[in-house]
Amino acid sequence: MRPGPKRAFTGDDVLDAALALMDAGGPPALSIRRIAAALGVTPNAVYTYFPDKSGIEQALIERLLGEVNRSAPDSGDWRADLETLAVDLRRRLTAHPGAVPLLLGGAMNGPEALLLGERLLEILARGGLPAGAAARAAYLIMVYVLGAIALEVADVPQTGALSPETERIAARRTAMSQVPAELFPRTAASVDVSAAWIGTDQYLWGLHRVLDGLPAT
Amino acid sequence: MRPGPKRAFTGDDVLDAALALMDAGGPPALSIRRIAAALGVTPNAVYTYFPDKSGIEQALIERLLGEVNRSAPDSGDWRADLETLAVDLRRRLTAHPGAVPLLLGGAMNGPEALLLGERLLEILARGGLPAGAAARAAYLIMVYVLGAIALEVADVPQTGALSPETERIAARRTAMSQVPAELFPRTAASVDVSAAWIGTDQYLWGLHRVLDGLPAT
DNA sequence: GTTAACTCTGCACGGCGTACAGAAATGGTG
DNA sequence: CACCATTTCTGTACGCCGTGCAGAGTTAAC
Repeated sequence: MRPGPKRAFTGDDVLDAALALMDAGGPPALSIRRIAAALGVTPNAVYTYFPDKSGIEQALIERLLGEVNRSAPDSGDWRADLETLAVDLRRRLTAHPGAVPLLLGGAMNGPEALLLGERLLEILARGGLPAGAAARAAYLIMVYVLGAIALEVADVPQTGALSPETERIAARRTAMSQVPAELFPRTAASVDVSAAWIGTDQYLWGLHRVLDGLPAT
Repeated sequence: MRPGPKRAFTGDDVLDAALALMDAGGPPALSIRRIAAALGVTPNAVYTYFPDKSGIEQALIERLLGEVNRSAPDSGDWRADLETLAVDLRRRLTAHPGAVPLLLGGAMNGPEALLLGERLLEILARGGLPAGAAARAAYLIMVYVLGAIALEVADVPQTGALSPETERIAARRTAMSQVPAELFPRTAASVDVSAAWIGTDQYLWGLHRVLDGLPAT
C-alpha cells in the first residue's frame, strides 16, 4: 500500500514528546528541535507529519480537548452533567498547566473545541434555557471555567520544571506570601484563602454561583 | 549629576515601541531587535534600561494596569464602582489585544497588579461582603473579568496586523462562520449572537449575572 | 527490474536573546 | 585646565530557533 521506508516514529510520538516538554518547562520549552532530539531524529523529520510548529500546538490542544469529549455524561440532571464536564476539563488542563496558555492564546477552532462547545450548549438546552439565553449562558460558563483554570495556572511562575502538583502549590504559596502586608493589607490577608482556592470544592463553589445567576427557565 | 553621553532614548520609549509592536502583531512580533530598530539603536542598547525581555513585558503589564488604577471610582454605590472598574480594565485590555496573552501567561505579581486586586477587595468590602466571602468573590469576579477579555481576544487569529477594531470583528465573524452547521448545529446557530458578544452591554450582562450569584450581605 | 512514492538526513539562512569587551561622551574633582 | 570615574551605546559573537531545499535511502506497485 504505502511505499517508503519503515517509519521511525509517528505523529502521536511527536505529540507525546511535545506534551512532555510542555509539562516540564511550559510553552518556551516546546521546540521542534527538542522534539526531534527526544525522538532521536533530525528536526526536519518532524515536518513529515506536521506542516509547522503551530500545527503541532493545534493538534496538542485537540488531543487534550478530545480526552474531555471522550466521556459524555448524561445522568438526567443537567446541572450535574455540567458540573462533570467542567471538572473533567479542569482536571485535564491543570494536569498540563504548560498547555493552558496555548489554549487561551491559540485558537479554539478545531473540531474537538467545537464539539466541546456543542456539548455545553446541549446540556444547557436540556436545562430548559431558551436558545438566545443558552448561547449567552454558555459563553458565561466557558468564561468562568477557562478563566478559573487560567488564573490558577497564571500564579505559577513559568520558568523551570513544575510538573508535580505539590511543587505548583508550594511555588504559588511563596509567590503570594511575598505580598507586603503594609502596602496591600487586604491582598495579604487573603493569602491563606488563595492557597485554598486550588481545591475542587472551591472551583465548584464558583461554578454554582455562576449557575445561580443564570436566568431561570 | 549623571556622567555619560546624552540619552538617545528612555525606558518609556522602549515601552512605547514595545506596545506598538504588540498592537501590530501580538506577542510573537515583540522582539528586542525590533524595538531597537524602531528606536534607531542597536539591540543591546535596550539592555541599558531593562535586564532582559521579560523585564520589558513585566513593565508593559504594569503600565497597562497602572492606567486602570489611575481612576479611582467612589460613587458610593459599590456595585456601580465595581462595574466601572471592570469596564475600565476591559477597555484598556481590549485596546491592546496583543498584550492580553502576556497578562494571562505572565505573572500578575507587580505593584500595580496587587493594587488592582486591593481596590477590587476594597469595593467588595464596601459592599458588605464578609471577609472570607469577599476574597472568594473577588477571585470569582477577576476570573470573569479577565476570562471574558481573554476569550474575546482568543477568537481573533494572532497572525498579522489586527489593530483596528473593525478588522478584529471582521476576522472573528469569518472565523466563526466557518463552523459547519451539519456537524455543530447549536454552535452554528449561535454565530450571530457570538458576533454581538463584543458589545459592552453583553459584557456587563455577564458581570451582573455573576454579581447576582454572590452571597447576599 | 523499473518506477514512483514516501521517509528522513544534511546543509543553509535569517532571526532571536544576550554575554562580553570596548569606544565615546559627560560631570565631578584636582 | 587636565584627569577620571561613570554611564550610554556599539560591535562582535555564540548558541538556539523555525524552516526551505536538495537529495539519499527504502519500500510497494507495476
